[in-house]
Amino acid sequence: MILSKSCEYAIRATVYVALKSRKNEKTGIIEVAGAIGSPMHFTGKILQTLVHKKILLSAKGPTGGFYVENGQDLFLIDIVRAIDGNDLFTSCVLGLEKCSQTQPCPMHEQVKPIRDMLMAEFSKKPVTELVEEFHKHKYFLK
Amino acid sequence: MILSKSCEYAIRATVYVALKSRKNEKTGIIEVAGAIGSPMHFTGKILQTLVHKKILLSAKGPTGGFYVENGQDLFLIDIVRAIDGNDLFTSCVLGLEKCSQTQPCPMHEQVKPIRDMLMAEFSKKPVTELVEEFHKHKYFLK
DNA sequence: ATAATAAAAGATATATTTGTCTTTTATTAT
DNA sequence: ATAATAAAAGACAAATATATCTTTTATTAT
Repeated sequence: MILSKSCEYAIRATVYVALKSRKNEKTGIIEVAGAIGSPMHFTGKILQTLVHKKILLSAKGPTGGFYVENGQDLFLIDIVRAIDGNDLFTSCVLGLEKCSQTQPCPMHEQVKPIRDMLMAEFSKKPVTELVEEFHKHKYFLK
Repeated sequence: MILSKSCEYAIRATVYVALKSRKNEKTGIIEVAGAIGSPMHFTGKILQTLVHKKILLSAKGPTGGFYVENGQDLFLIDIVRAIDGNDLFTSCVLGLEKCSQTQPCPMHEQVKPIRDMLMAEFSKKPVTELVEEFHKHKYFLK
């Protein structure tokens, strides 16, 4: 697995929330979980985390729900870092504590460019683009 | 994490076993765990699995231990598949069940070439090369 | 044959991730 | 003010991954 299940849910949930936000609608846990096919309460926890990490905004009470600031540029890398941290892009592929550029593990040189590319792809992918592609190509979220 | 901890141990353990095999020596659980800095009993389980999957050979009793057939060409991908399976290279990065070439998820096109490259690197890396590099460059296994 | 050795196997324990349920808090509309 | 709504928070449960310990089985050397 490249991303944790939590992180997969987080990305899909954020895209759905952004989707609704573009129509100036807030959306709730039940709706999000239904839309992306994830366990409801668990999704609630993840959304909560995303709010803490400033990826999403939320409002309590009637007319409340989750939403994104429509102007902000939000990239997939932000969500990945918020949920899984940065380890995917930095920690040694063979699990060696002291692996580094100066003291590389046997796979370091082979893997570094690949994970850099992965980071680049997540970094240059705005959530808005996923939203647009969702509409254009009938992408699905579950 | 790209690979599970078990898989990291498995690769490092296999390299160490191959290292000893080149000197026609068998090695035991305690020695392997010491050499790669892994929990002993857990390492035993992993070595056991590697034997089942024909990655390693083993012999019981005095003078016994783990070893590799010196002629066989064994690649890192074989170890990865034996322990973690093939999901790393195939399962959808956003966790969508039906994601495929014909019905791709929003990240499919971006991620596919990257994971193909990763698979290629593991596929073309023989364990013997890690052994040689270990000797040449003073690579470490823990 | 016997004792010693080392892997195999099985049972159990701990940690982490994933998932569920209940209670509390804040907000809105009436 | 009150009731309804929805997120926040906390406690709990299940599943999986990681780790440990004990017993069994096969092999070797004596």
